[in-house]
Amino acid sequence: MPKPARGPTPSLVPRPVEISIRELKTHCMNCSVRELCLPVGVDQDGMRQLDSLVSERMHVKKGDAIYRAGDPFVSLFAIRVGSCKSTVLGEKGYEQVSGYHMMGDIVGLDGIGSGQHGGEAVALEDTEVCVLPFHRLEDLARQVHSLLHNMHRILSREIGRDENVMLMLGSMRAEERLAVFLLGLAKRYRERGYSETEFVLRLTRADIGSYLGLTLETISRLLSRFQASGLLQVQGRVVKLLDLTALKELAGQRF
Amino acid sequence: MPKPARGPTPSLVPRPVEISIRELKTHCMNCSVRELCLPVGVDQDGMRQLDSLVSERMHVKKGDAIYRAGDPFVSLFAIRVGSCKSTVLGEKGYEQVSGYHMMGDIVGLDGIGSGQHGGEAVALEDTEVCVLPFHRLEDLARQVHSLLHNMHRILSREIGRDENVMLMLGSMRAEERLAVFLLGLAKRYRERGYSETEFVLRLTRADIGSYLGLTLETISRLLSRFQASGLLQVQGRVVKLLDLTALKELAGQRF
DNA sequence: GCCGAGTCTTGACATGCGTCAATGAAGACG
DNA sequence: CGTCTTCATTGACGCATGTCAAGACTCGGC
Repeated sequence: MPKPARGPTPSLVPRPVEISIRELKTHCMNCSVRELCLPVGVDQDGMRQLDSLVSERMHVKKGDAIYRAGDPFVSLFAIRVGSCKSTVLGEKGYEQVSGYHMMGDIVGLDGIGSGQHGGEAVALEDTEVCVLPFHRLEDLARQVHSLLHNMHRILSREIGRDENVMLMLGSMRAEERLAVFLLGLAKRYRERGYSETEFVLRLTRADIGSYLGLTLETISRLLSRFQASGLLQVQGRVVKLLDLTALKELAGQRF
Repeated sequence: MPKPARGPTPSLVPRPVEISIRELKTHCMNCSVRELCLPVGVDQDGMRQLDSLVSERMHVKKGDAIYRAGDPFVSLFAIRVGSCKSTVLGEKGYEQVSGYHMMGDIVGLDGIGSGQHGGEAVALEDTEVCVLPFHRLEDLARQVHSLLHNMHRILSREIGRDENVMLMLGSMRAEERLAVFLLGLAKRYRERGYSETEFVLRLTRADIGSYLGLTLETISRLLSRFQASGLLQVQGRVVKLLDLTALKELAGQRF
């Protein structure tokens, strides 16, 4: 599964002198997304142990899969830099985008129960993920209280998110869905310290459509219409939200 | 698995003398759904501890809520007998049925992450649930290996289920959705030892419609049409599936 | 055993979004 | 720098499903 690590794996126990930037960067303790990822609230000692469990960091090229449907479930993956989409597969040939994930998100959660991945995760740009062997993570979590708690929070929040998507797919009309989607992106970019009004859509129109249960043509038309009514500005994949209030209105005050 | 025992449940460990029927029945070890619930694979000792943690068993009347939107999250609930529906709430007044749960299912999972319930669970018939205080459950799970594993399996499977619903809502047409829904019910009844071809829909047409992202009229029409083409027989809420093969065909070989 | 509220069925009609198609813009790659 | 492929836009049209409405059935409660 994982690609072989490129360079020498950084040592886990802090070494006396010389610590390379690379070493610093590849530890949870120094990771820029630690506040959004597994280590939230975990103490230094726990974090060190967590670090020692991250045996490997994978570099995934744009378009490559982090895991594929049917792969045996071994590890979870934490996104360090980059982003990916996850998909579910139905047996009739259906395939649907089930999520868009960015820095700090954990992917692969669907595999725990069944022992194999039910869909795939594909990098949308060059991406780096931490590989978290699940068994060892579970073991560690039994000792580190806060880590177990975080695992449960992450699993449960995924359920909550999925249920909101269900609500969207089941009850909302096309323009509401798109508004919710855009505001959701905005919020997540804000949480990560980026502009909430100006960002790049890493998903194609087709992917967005798939995620929202619509066609790519509908997405395209809606974006044009939103632009025409001054809600936003769109140029290819670059979006600038101009009227958050109106968007929220459309989305049903959801944000 | 066994139909709800009428008479006294046969004890598993032959005990010396007098144990009341009620006592026997209200222990995980003797529960008719233990193979579908939290205790799967948990050893006797673990199960005893699990039992001692179930401080309370709630009797919920038809139409009453097990928990409501906004309730602080304290416990999970395991359904012992009966069934319920769960709903998600959107802020624009949207409400959608997000699940149908029967014996052995655990409900309330959405609350773990946020600390409060995002929707409600309403009993569809007189129902009995085991109350599982989550903090104590987490504590116990840290000691009982298999229990932690089950918790994770249950959480992950919920994610998988939700993703399949997303797939359904996003990609399938009305008749496919209904076929998938009916076959899903059939499978779950079979797993619980009931007939997979003949059962009672505990959900109203409106609830089914809400769950499937359709209107109650569409559900009604589809059921009539399925009946007309000999796929099933329907009389109010009693359904008899006549042609599983054809239904599976419709559902895309999903079962 | 009857009444009333909730549930279900069926029809007629409206419409939002999908489908098909043609063209244009933008990245990727040598 | 140009060519190829993927991605995006826009229009015309049709259909699946929603909406509205009227009436029938069912079941719990008195």
